[in-house]
Amino acid sequence: MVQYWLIKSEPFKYPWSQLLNEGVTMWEGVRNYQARNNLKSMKTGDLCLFYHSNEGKEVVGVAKVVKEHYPDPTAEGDDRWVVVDVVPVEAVEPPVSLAEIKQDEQLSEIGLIKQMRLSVVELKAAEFDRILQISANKNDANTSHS
DNA sequence: GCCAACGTTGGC
DNA sequence: GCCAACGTTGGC
Repeated sequence: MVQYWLIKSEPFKYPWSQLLNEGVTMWEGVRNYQARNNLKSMKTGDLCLFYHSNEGKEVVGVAKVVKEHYPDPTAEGDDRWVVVDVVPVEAVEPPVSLAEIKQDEQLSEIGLIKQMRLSVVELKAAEFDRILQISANKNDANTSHS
């Protein structure tokens, strides 16, 4: 069963564009137990919305888990922390902003809002689909003006 | 830049 | 084991 997640990155630290350039990245630096536990639950093939926090505050892409958790080499001997490897799947274009997510009644229970500071959040399949649909709807609105 | 939310640390 | 102090995240 494919699971869905939302992973946050500050755009000046690791933007979506860099993931596109590099093709694959190690999702490192998580130092929160709950986020860590989510990383450990990720399976190969799980899909992640890529969210820009702070500057941006919007979902900008979809990534896929290609390697399940292994020790975080940046943790300097602290074996509590793990990473996963992800690759880009597709851009979310136009992006879906936090404001739009907050407005959407179908997303009122989303972990992103309920636990604002958690950097790796589990999503329901319906929530994942809904966010992509909001983006697609915006494309329709742009192309269908008469 | 401020501050609310919340996780972590350390004294007792 | 409680809880006050402190640090960090991230929206505004």
